[in-house]
Amino acid sequence: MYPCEFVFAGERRVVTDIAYHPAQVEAEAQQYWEEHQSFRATEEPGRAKFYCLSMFPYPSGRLHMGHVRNYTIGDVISRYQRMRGMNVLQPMGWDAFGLPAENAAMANGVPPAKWTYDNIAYMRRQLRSLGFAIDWSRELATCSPEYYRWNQWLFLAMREKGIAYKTTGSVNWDPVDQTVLANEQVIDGRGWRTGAGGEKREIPMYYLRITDYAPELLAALGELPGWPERVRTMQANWIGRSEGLEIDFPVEDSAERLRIFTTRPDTLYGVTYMAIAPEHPLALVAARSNLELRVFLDECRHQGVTEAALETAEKRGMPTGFHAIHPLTGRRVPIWVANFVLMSYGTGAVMSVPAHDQRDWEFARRFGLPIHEVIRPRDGALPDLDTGAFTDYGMCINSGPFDGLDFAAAFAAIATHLEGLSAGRRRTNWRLRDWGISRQRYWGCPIPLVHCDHCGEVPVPEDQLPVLLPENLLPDGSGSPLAKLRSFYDCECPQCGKPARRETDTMDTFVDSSWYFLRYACADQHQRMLDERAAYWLPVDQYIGGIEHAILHLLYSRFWTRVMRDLGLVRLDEPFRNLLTQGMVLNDIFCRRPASGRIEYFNPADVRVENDEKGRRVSAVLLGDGLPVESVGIGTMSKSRNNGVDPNRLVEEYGADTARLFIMFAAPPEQSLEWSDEGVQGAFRFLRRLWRAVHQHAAGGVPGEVAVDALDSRQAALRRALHQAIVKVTDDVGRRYTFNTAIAAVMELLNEIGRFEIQADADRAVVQEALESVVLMLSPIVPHICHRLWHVLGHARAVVDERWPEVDQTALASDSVEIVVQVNGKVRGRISVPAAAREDEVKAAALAEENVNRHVAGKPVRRVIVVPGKLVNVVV
RNA sequence: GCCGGGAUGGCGGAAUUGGUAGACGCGGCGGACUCAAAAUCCGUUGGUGGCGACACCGUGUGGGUUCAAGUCCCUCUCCCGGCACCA
Repeated sequence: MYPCEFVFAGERRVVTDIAYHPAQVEAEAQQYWEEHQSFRATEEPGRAKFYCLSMFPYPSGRLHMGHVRNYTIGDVISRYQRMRGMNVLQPMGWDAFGLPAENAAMANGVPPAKWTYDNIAYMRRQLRSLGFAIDWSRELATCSPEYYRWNQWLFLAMREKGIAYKTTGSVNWDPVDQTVLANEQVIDGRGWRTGAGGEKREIPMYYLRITDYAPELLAALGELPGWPERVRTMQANWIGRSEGLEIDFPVEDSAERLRIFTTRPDTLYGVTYMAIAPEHPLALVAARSNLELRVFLDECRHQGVTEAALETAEKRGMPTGFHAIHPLTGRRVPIWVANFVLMSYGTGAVMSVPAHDQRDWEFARRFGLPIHEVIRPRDGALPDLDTGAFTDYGMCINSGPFDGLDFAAAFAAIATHLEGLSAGRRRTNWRLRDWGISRQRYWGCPIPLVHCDHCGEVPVPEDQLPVLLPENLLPDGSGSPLAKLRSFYDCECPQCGKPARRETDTMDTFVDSSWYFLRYACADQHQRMLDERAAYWLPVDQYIGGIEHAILHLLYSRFWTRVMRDLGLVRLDEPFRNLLTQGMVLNDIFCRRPASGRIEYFNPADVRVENDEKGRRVSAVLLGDGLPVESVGIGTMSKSRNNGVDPNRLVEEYGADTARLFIMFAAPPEQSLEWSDEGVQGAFRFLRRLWRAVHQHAAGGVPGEVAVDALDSRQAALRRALHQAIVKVTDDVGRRYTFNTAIAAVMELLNEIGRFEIQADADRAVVQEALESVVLMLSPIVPHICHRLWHVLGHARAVVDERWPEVDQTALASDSVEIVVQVNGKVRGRISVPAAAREDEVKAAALAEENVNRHVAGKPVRRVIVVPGKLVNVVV
């Protein structure tokens, strides 16, 4: 063993046992950060700030590996930026309202509040054990009245401005959770959380006018270069802008006009029928005197959005008996009800052009409606309309005065013409719908309204906010307990003082998460929602979270920020400057399929994998009974497949640093990460090697400064390797966020240091510099071990307060460079030439190389390409 | 169907602007230490041939551009993600 003397917390210590004990090392470092409040962020006007935010967790009970990955990425970025001298804020909080708390309450008989706060306490301990550089003084939970009172306050401000409004509409109803879902929360016709097949219901509820912001939300996507292309595309598709014409078709024998929306006005002369939604007013009128139609409309209503209906996608329809008059040709076309027309998009009615729209074509075929060709391809080809519609842009034919025009010209000409007749107008349509926020749930933020028989709906006055949510209720699964709690809903009207009824709906929990990142700036501000500190910290410089929030949370937050801007609360358009979407954490899946009975899954930790002599996996056996199990691929860690890894066990067995190192090393952050116990052991081995290398070196005492002007070639080479590594790691961590390659570069450097033979004192000085840089560069990733090793290297100051290493440009310079020589593009040799060699000198040296010479073998040299400092290619 | 991303050793992955394919790690193989095992250390590890120097093949498929292609262009196959009667 190597006794080792080092300075720790200001005093000299001698250590003889240099085994790496992570538990002890980590407790020591965490205690230091705690005592020194190392991560307390304070506003320093004039000093550059860096706000690094990871998506806050739902307090579900315990952390999973996805959390650990998310927060480790954020922590590495935070700690790096801090070492670059930035004033860093990294806060943490809890997305604490939501349905799992109510479900747990029913299952265990514990009120949601207690369940939630217990979970928060447990998960906070877990986060602390991982050593994240979080400013805990700013911690917030969305279920605390101090937080949600501002939801209520802002809701009333929005209501005042007309941004929040109430209406009765057809909504998506989740029968399992017994609540309304926003459009964004329905996935494949099912509730995003329960997976239950939804149905439509007519319910009065509050909406936020996100559609008013659609143009801005779409346009600004172009000004978010720090967001992944993928997320911007998903949001753009979701907002769904389309430009077209609104056209009025007179209805025969009626004063009514049928208004439709089309993006293909160039096909207007090809209209052979009209199609309207089953909920369209004209359909309802027609149904009054038509029993068959009434039955059909009823069927359509119940078809709903079930999976079966979506899969068959059967085109069904029925004539209304009404006819429309074509505004340009005067032709009479039938009006049909069709199940594929959506009342919620455009005007709930479409003009049907079966020759040039595949869906119209299928419908026309099915019901024997005429197909009238009005578009031909420019190249003169004749599309076969018996096999399908021709849907590309082309040239107008059979279109009267518009014949020969292409799409753009026909669009413009027809628009102008119809505008002249007051029969149509240009219009932009959006797929985005307003955001319905009312939920018939208990564990959420109460909507601060009172219903009075005399005054109508009355907002709760500001001095009576917040409307407190009772915390001790136990839901029973049949609707909201608030609606059954007299002491909650019985109240006085704030206006007339007479008995009134309090609103019992709560807000969608996505409201809570739409502005929490603003509140971190001033979580202790009790007089206002935000104060001037928000202007210092915002926008978030780096946001990190799962891709599953690409639409919901990120779109709502962008909207909410703009609303607050328009209400004068922030000077900010976009809340998140850079966005990193981390990949999923995957693991092996092992199971047995008994001939009868259900599949049994086994945790990979309990399975031993056997390899053949080439290292290929051949079989897997259960450690418990030694019998084989089936390997059925890899998938996300989940309870149902029993392939999760418990962060607690990992920290106990290897320490937080090993967990952090493995997670950052196994894959780049945006990619999915495959768990590997061997990989975790590899990370642990590396830390042990690092520990030993530093202690062995430090046992010789602290050497003097490196004499930069008196280095021999070996010393210069190690120093060059060191500073090349600093260049690479700085770029990888600071710009590219490829932490895996940064770690690889440090590993390579440590290998090089290990090979470096210590002969003289000057050698030890170079090694000291190299090890110091290694510890500094690794400290954002494995902060605990680096905290100790920095002291071992002779420093009294804590590594957390040190600066990132600087590159010494002179160390990078080299007298000679290695050049690859190719013959006809194939590598045939390597030569070493002086760095300052001229091109013709390099060329000559290349041609003189033995193996190169052999391949040229007297053939005429046609060309020689020289890439300075890299490569010579001889073409023969 | 539309949009986006991807396919590289036994495995995770690297190759950043067209310039040495396989960095780093895992696994495997061989060896040292040990009574033995674990741990640790050293060597080796894309395939084929050769004692070797070396040669040939090799980044999903087929073609193209180039002195030079994992990287650029076209074709096809497969995988992952999102959207989907949006008029």
